[in-house]
This record gives sequence, structure tokens and C-alpha cells, in this order.
Amino acid sequence: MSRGYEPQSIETSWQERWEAAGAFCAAPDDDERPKKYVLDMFPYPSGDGLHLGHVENYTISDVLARYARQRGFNVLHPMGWDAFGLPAEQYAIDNQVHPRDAVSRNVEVFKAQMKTMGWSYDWSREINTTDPDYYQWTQWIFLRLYEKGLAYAAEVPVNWCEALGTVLANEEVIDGKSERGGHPVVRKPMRQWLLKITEYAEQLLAGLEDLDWPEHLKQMQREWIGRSEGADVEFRVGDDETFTVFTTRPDTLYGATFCVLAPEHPLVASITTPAQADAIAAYVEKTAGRSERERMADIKTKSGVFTGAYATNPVNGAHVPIWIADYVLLTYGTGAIMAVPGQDQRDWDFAKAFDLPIIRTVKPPEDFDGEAYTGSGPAMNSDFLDGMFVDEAKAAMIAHLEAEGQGRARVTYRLRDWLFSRQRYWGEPFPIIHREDGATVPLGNDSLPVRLPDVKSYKPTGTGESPLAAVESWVQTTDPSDGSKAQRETNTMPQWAGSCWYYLRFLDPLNKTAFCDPATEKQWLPVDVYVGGVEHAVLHLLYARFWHKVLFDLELVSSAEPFQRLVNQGMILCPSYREAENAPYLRIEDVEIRDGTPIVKATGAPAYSVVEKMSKSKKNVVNPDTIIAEYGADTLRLYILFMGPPDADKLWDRSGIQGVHRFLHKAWRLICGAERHAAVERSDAPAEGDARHALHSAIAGITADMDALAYNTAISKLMVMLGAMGALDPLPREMADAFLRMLAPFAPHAAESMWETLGGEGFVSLAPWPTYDEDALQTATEDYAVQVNGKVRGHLTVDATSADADILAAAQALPNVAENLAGKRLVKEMVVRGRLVVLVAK
RNA sequence: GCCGAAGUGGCGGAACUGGCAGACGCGCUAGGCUCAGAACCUAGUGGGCUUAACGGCCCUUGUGGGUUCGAGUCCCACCUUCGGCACCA
Repeated sequence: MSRGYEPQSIETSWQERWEAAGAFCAAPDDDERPKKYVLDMFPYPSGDGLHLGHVENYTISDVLARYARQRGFNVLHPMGWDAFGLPAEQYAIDNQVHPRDAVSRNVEVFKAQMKTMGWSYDWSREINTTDPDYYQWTQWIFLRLYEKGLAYAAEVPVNWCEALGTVLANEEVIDGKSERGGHPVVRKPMRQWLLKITEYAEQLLAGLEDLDWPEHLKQMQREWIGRSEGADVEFRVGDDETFTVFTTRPDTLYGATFCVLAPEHPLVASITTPAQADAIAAYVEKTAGRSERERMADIKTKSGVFTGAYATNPVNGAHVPIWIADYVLLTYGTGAIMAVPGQDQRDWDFAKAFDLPIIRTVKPPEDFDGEAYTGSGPAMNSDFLDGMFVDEAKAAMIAHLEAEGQGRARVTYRLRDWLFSRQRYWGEPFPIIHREDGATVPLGNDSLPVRLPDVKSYKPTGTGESPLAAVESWVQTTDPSDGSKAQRETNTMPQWAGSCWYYLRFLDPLNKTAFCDPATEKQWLPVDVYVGGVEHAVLHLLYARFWHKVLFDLELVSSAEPFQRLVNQGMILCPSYREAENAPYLRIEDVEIRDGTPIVKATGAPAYSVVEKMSKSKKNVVNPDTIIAEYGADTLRLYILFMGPPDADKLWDRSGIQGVHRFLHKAWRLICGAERHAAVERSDAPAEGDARHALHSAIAGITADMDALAYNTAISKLMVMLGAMGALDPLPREMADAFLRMLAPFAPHAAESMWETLGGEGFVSLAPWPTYDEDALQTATEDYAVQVNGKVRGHLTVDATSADADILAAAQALPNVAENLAGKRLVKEMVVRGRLVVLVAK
């Protein structure tokens, strides 16, 4: 007799047996089974170790991978490390260690934790983006982008903190002050590398159509790309200056009563009149201290300053005042707008605030009592457009502008080119040198990798340059083509770079001559299922698609899209604590809960608490180790899936964990026995009657749930099945057998042990998924609810072979139904087979 | 502000195409087992009214309207919460 279910005593040994057998390594490319590439968004290995968000993400993909193996697929399920980036560098500064050492230590911790979860990774393919053998190919792909003219340098505004002498990430800026130290931060232009993702805007938009992604996620990408059709219109200022505005409503040009430039617009300085110069300068300076987000979010305050200059409306020669205002952004459109208060509410509000004229150019409906009218209608006050409706008027105006050389049709995108450089140490160096003659030159493939040099300090240089700029021996180099003096580019790439193509390297991680062998690439791409958080909806997922499309155009990959199907797991949310709103986050250990209220231990005052995404920066991460130690990995795997559907956000609360733990105990007791309970007798006879129905409907239901990724309900059906098994003595072996095959993806360790007890062959993890007989799903009787005028008035059980007419007659004969029908005329009657009888009476 | 998502018992959640709201689990209550407790087992468990009982009636899916024989599900308006907003990744 067994001692009962003791996860700690079985889990490690199964992990070792799987590994020794190579159970989860993908089979060679010539395997006959269909392939399935199940990919996770690989983690940034932070110093805090795995958190529950990872546990959810990787358990979902593990269940997908294990289920696919049991359904006969050759599965590729790899894991690696996205290890460049700001946090590692910050950690290195704070703790006086090299980021490389910090990363390798963190990777060891992560890997050990991942193994204790029993996730079925093919560890022979492990990669690390900070490994020179990896990042030489990141650099190699950058060179291809550069050759295609998709990489360029330009002056771009960044968050500059004078006191810290460094550029800050948006996350490090809070309310215009640096997160560390609270120093002022301003937007300041600096020379940066950019990638022309805008050149691929149309393809990125079109490519979404055939992807098996959640519709709302595709919609987010569409909105992010933000295609809009309209026209560029030229406005003249005086005799020799002009500026271009982009408008989606060229039909309203006669109603343009003023123009607004972004405060950063290059023309501002030259057109401002002396009388307005001080006011303009003050406004420009004030704007430099505001983030774009603030500027967009703030619609209540109408702020702006008149430049003193006037522009000429090209269509009617009207002189309209030119203002600057921070609601116009330099990064969208042309950084200049024509304001049409009659048809745009924001322009209307601005005109009212500053007493500027308003001319309606679209006639609103009779009953319209709003302000700006944005709907369609006949044009008015618009000369040759009068009477035309919006679409016709737009086309007519564009034709007119093009004929007169005053404008042209144009499509713009909200999407901006990708700011691709960072003034940091811990990133991929650019394979770029700057010659003394001023030329910027890409290095050849044979110069790769350009390795990161060791430096003494990762601290900011104070000049805004990367710490690499201080490594004289590395910066000074020669141009390999002629031996002349040159300096290395000292910016590094953003963390996104390494994660833009890692799914390709997993296919062929040791290849020395190519990022991936073409035949192998053809065999495995695209990724069949990609699992990760919805927070990556626009940035990572768009950047990776962009790189992939460039590689596709270069015929370096064979599929147009990298990720065919996408699964978003929801966020695991957890309370975070601060002394007050906008104060730095407190560690969970520094807060205690008294009578349901969080109290800051140090001060005794109530803490400011919000439920939000678990993240290192919010200090609200929960580490899974203590749960594994207490309940075992199988229980944690089951629980995290049982908490709700994969794509729903979940508030972490461990109080329900007992339920799934008991479920495993019960299964174990039934099959293996426990302390005072012997295992139930088993019979080799097939399941009959109710047992047969329970078995086959469980298989049917669970299989459907597996295909729909409804893991929470799949687990509840396993619980129901176990309940049915518990009532059987003897227990048909085929029922226990099917139960374990279906339990295996969720609780693989326990399932393996029970499978062994049952005498199953090999690993249950690789045993085929059970099948069901359609005829076993039928029942002898059917239950009906009887509705009269939409309310249930009775219940009925009939033979499953009954005809509709007989069911209707039986329903009407029910006393309470008859009572409700009395004195009324039956106007409608129908049977919803197996569910409901509908009667409508008047 | 813009884009996307979500609101169902004390709690997590279930409910395929509009068709018996609350599967499964937690918690709670009662009983069993036990010297006692833990664990375990059995039963019950949205609210109100009514019935000796079986049962019957009404209310209930964030709020307010609407469509329908019938709405958690569809439509309109609103409220709240969460995610993203380009240098966290």
C-alpha cells in the first residue's frame, strides 16, 4: 500500500527520467509526423526569478505542446533568454557586478525554476541574446536592413536629464522628473538611429488579415499603424516661406480660419514677429518639459500662443493667423495643421478660447444643436464645392489642389519610424564605424560579431553618450577597407532587437555559417502557436513582424508572417503598495494587512494600494517557489489554469489552491491507494451503461475544451470524471487509462506515477490521446424545461426517441403549464431538441 | 486623451449559434469519523415571499433604456476597473 500522494518525492525523478530519455526533444526534420512549433515569449531573466505571470504563460504553452505530442505531432518547444536591457544594466550599476555575470546567475535561477515546473522544453536549443554567437546574427540582420536603406540616423527628441547627465527611458520619468532623484527632465533632440518601419506600414496592415490572432489584437495593431487618407496642403507665409499641413478633410479648406504649428516646428523661430517673440519662447520652453502623453491627454486646458505671422489659404487667399499649441505633435503628420473649427471639436474649443473666427463649410442637419459638426452633409461657404457631400467634395478639392500645384493626395500613418538606438552599455553594438572624413560605414560580415568591450563603469558618461564612448581603445579603430582611422558607433541596440528574430535561431541554434539553415527554416516556419502577454500587442509583435517581412523580401525566410496563431494569456494581477500615489513602490514585505487594510510597517500609516500587473518595477511579484515547495508543481500548474480562462486577467489569490490539490489526492487514492485506503479494484472489462457514457462524454468534452484552450473547464470535467470513477467498484481499467492520458498535460508528474502503477507502457506524456464513440454519448431519456411566454413553468423527461409532437402534447398536459395557458390562444409552439419546449400564448 | 479588454453568488469562475443563470472549485453550515484536532467522508448553500409537505410565485448577471415569446448573450447611452501608448520589455 502506497503512502499516498507526495509530489515532492516524485516530481524531480520524473523530470530526470524525461530528460535522460530526451522525451521532449523535437525529432529530426525528416520525421514523418506533421510539425508543430509551440513558442513562448521568452523571458527577460530578472534578479527576482520567475513570477506567476511566467508560470501562467509557460504552463499554457506546455499544455499546448504536450497535447500536440499526444495528438501525434512532432513538436518543437524551445526556451531561451532575452537578456539585454536596462534592468540588467541598472542592477549592475547598483550592485557593482558585470551585467554578464548578473545575467548568467539569473539564467541559472530561472532555468532551475523552470525545470521544477516540469515544462517540456527542448533544452538542447537554449539561446541567449547576449551571447556573441547569437548577437552577431542580430548585427548581421541589422546590416541587411542598412543595405536596404531601412536604417538611418536623425535628430530625435529624447528625455534628457541634465542633473543625471543621461537620457532616460519613459518609465524612468514621472511627472516630468527623473524617477531617481526627482530631477527635471526635458525633451531634447539628439542624434539617433531609426529603422524605417513606416515603409512597411501597408504590408504590416495587409498581413494581419490571414493571421489567426485574436481580433481585438489585430485591431490594436491596425489602430497603432493608424492609416489615414487625406491631402497635403501648402500654406505660404509672406513671400518666401511655406509649410505643409496634412488634413483628412481637404473638403473643409474654405473653413480653415487659422493654422497651428507644433511648438518644435522648425519654422516657428523664423516667422515669429518681434512683438510675440518672448511669449513664443516661453511657451516653447514650457512644452519641452511635457511628455507627448501629457500633451495628448490634456484636452481641458486650451493653451497656445499667436506667432504674429499669417499664412495664406491657398484656395481663397485668406490671411489666417498662425498659432503654436502643444496639442499639435511634430511626430504626427507634418507637425502643422489647418484648423477648421466648424468641423472639428478640438479646433472649435481652441477658437472659442482664443476668440478666433468660425466658418461652417458643411451644413448640419436641421435638428443639430452641437458645436463642431463632424458628420456628412452638403458643403456650404465653399465656392465650387457647395452642395457636394463630403466624399465628393474631398475628391474635388484634391483634384483642384493638384491642378494648381498647391497640394496632393496623401496617405499618412500614425506609425512612426522605430527609434533603434540607446545610450546604454548593455545592448548589441552597432556594426557601424564613422570615418574621419565624416563617412558612416557599415562593417562587413567578416567583422562580426562586434563584441561588447569590458568597461570599468556602466555609469552614464554625463554627456548623453553611451558608457562605451569612454572606452577609448574600443572606440578607436580602423576602416577594414583601407586601414584609415575610424571611430566605432557607441550607441547600442534596444532590447527589442534580439527578440525580433529569436524564433528563427531556435531552429538551428549552433549554426556557425548562417542564422538558420534554409531547409530547416522551411520545415518549421511559421510558428504554429505563439503564447505571450497582451502587453506585447503592438511593440514586440509589430517589430518582429517588420524584421520578418524584411527577411522575407530578401528571400532569407520562406513565410510572409512569423507567427500564424497567437494566444494571449491574461495578466496575473496583484496589489502593489506605495506610501502615496506617485510615491516609489514598496516591497510586499514592508506592508502588513491589518483588518483588510494595508499598513506601511515603517510609518504605521495606511498604504496606497492598487491592483495591477505583476511586475518587477511595481515590486508586487509573487515567486512560485514557496507554492511548489508546499503543494508541488502539478498542483500549481492545475491551479493557475483552473483560476479562469487563459486570456482573462486574474487577481492572484491562493485560497482556492486546496481544491485542485485535493483533486490530485483523490485521483491518487483511487488508483494507487493511500494510507488507510487500498486502491480500488480494477476490471479489464469495458465500461458499460452509465460508466460508458461518463467515460465517452468526458473524452468528448475534454477534447473539445483542449482544442478551444478552455483549460479551466477541461479541468472541471476531469474532476467530474473522477467523481464518476469514484462511484465504480470495480473500476474499468480503460476509464482510468483515459483519465490519466487526459490528466497528463496538466499534472504530468502525478499522471506518470499513476500510469506506472496502472501498468501503462512508456511515458503517459507521449501516450496517444484517447478517442470516444459517438454512440456512447446518447442517453435513453431527454430532459426538457417548458416555457410559457418566456418563463419556465414545468419540467419534462421523455424517451429520447420521442417525436416533437408528442413532446409538445406532454408539455401542455403538465398541470402548471395548463394553468398558465388557460383562457389563452396558443400562437407559437416549438421544441429546442434536448433542451426546451417553447409555448407562446395570447 | 487615444486604442484594446472586462464587469455574473461571500470568492475564482461556468453557461456552444439568444433558450432551465450559477457547472467545477474555494469558503461557509450541519452531520459522520476521531480521545481531541488536522485530514478525510456525506449532505446543504444567491435573495425574498408562500406551502404541513411536494411544490408554487417574485427578484437577481455594473447602471439606465431598447429589440424579442424569451437577453448574461443583440442594440444605444453611461459608470467602474485593467492593459498599451513608441527608451521597462
